[in-house]
Amino acid sequence: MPKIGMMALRKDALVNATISEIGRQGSLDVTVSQIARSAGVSSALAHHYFGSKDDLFLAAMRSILSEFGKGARERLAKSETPAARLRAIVEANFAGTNFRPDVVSAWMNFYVMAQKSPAAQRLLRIYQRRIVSNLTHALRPLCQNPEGVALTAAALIDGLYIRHAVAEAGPPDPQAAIARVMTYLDGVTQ
Amino acid sequence: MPKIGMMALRKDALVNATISEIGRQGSLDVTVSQIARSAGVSSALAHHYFGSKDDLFLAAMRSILSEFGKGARERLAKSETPAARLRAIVEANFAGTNFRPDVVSAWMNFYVMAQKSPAAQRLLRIYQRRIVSNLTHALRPLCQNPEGVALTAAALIDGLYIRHAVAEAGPPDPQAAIARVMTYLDGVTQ
Amino acid sequence: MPKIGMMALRKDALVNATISEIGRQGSLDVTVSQIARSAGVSSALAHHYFGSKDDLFLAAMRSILSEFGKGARERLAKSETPAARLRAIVEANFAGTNFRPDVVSAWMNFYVMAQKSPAAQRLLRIYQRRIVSNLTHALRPLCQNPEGVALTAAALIDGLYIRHAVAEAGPPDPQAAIARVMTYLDGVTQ
Amino acid sequence: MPKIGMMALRKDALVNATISEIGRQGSLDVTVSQIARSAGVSSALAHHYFGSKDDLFLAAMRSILSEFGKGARERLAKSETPAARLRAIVEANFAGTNFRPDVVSAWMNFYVMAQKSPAAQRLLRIYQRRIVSNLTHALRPLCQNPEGVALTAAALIDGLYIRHAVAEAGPPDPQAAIARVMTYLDGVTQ
DNA sequence: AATGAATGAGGATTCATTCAT
DNA sequence: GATGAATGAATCCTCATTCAT
Repeated sequence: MPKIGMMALRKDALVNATISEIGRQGSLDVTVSQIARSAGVSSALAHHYFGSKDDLFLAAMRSILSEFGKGARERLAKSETPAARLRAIVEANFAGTNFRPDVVSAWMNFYVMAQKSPAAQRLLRIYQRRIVSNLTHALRPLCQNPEGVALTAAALIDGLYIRHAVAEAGPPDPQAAIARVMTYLDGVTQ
Repeated sequence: MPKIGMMALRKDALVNATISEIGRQGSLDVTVSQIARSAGVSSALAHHYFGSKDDLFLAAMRSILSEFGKGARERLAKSETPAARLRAIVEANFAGTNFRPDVVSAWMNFYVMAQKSPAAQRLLRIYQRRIVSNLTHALRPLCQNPEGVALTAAALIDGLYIRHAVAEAGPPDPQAAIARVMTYLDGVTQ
Repeated sequence: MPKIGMMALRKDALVNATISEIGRQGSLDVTVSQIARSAGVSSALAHHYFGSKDDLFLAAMRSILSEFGKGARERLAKSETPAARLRAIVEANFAGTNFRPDVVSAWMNFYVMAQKSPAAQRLLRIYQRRIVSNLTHALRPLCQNPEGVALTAAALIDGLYIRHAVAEAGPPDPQAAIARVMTYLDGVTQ
Repeated sequence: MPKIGMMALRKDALVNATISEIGRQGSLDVTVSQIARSAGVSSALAHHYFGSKDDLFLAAMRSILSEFGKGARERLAKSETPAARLRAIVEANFAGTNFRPDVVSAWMNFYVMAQKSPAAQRLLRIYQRRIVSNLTHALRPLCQNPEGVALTAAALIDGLYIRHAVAEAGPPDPQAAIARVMTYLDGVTQ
């Protein structure tokens, strides 16, 4: 099986397995062995490629974040008016894999991880700042207090995530979440 | 001085130690020994009183929830108009010990715990339902869509908590959080 | 079985087991489990009492060193003439448990350990300095160049140890070793 | 430029890397990967050439021993009187690469290895016997008890090695070591 | 009531070794 | 000949939990 180029494949598989295992189990207390097994490799290989469990977790965070960033950029590129840009940002938060139950769950766990791990905290703050800054920028032509509205909207989005993570079962409903945020924004913009 | 009552004292000390240790460390990965040491007792006693680590965690959750509930009831009792009741509920979320950094951190961790532990999930849902129902009730005379506004406000509150938990340092600012929620509510009520 | 005062007993048993296991196996590559089993306890207990494998090793070194020191002090206390003191120091090196095969073997391994572990190195240097200083002191009235002779004698003693550690089997012969060192010393003292 | 000979080159590089890595780290706990990296090849190649880690270690021992033997033979060939032969043997022990810190350190570690590995023990005993036999031969015309003096001198040499291995830093001083042994020998020969 | 003593189970990590290419 | 890929086996260490006193 040894084949050049295996590394990128394995790393991807391990990162995805990490997200899905954390999500499935709803906790960071997943073992490297579980993750490795789910990726179809040995736990030793996970260490070989990532060095440590923490590094694997960070790689998983980066993957979620970059996935989100990519979606957001694509959506923004297609939007021409400020209002469209605003909606694009909101939609990006709940679209694609972002609102998949296991991803949301992993995401919540990374929030907790950030309280201990400086590296994780740094990643999270970059994401937080970017989303607020994107929102502020889009809101500037649309309301008096763009920063305040952006911060409220960002908190609202995070709150919907967390509520979703402990929701009373039922399938994820991205449309409802998007509608709730847009309703708020419609109320405070012209 | 009856020896009776010692048990209640010890249990309280252990529950408080649990919250503060989880908060201080920012993670559920605290050991029973740490908690017990912080409470000045042996880890064996913690098991003697609570049976298991999970049960101790649940007791800590209940303590936070009941503290919050007590504060909310007191505030509601003193409020006479719907608008005052609304503000009372919002303020209760950020007042007293509720917004103390270690309590917020512990709280966030319990959210994560709820993804694994059905008992924790149950507790959390009760709290979530109660707050939405309180808000809805207060909002009924004040706006067209009380349920929707209540759900949005509740999510906003949770989002402010989570953002606070990974905030860029700085002391907690309950007034700012309250103001942010009230600004939203002021915009959607008459 | 839990009984107060167990700790000292267990620590002693573990330290002795450490020495004998290292000696038996002739290598520092003994597992904590092996040592613990040989001491009749669980490996967890070894960590409970000593913190880490390295600390257990250091405790074993200290034990050998203090055993040696005690024997040397006793012998010196009974000696009245310089010549008697000289012989006492030499004899102390090969008497008691010091020349037991497993102890010698452990001792050699600690020499190697000292190349990596600063703490072990410190212990060893203290021993080395003390023995040279004792020898020098005893030699002062007996020869022209006490320091030089002391250093040579100390090296000779170490050399006999190391040769003994890889000896062609056969029982340890402390008398022969003592005689060899004394023959050297007799030749350079009046 | 024949490709033939590549193997010998690689094997030499690996053997030297083994010695220098063991010496640098002061412990047999070097990994095959470290050694291979230091030799600029893959760890798989080390196994390909030597079969196992132990075999690589043995090859490194043999290399040190043969290096020493070569130096000793050259020195002996140039010596004409018994006294000169005696000095030649002593000097051989501390000359050339033999007293280089990493080689001494590796050497000490091989002494320890000999306590476990029969093959290593065999190598060491051959060396020990040869040095004693060389010394005895040179001493025969010079003193009454050549065997005894040879054994003492050999032990003294080993002791100087071991003391050097844990010396208080400072550069190796072969001249001082040679002088110390010669001083002893001068005292017991005519 | 309270604890020191003790452990079984489990997890991260390391590493020699193998193998297909 | 040479290596990247991969792993099984081991080892240190942690921790919740139990129990005799």
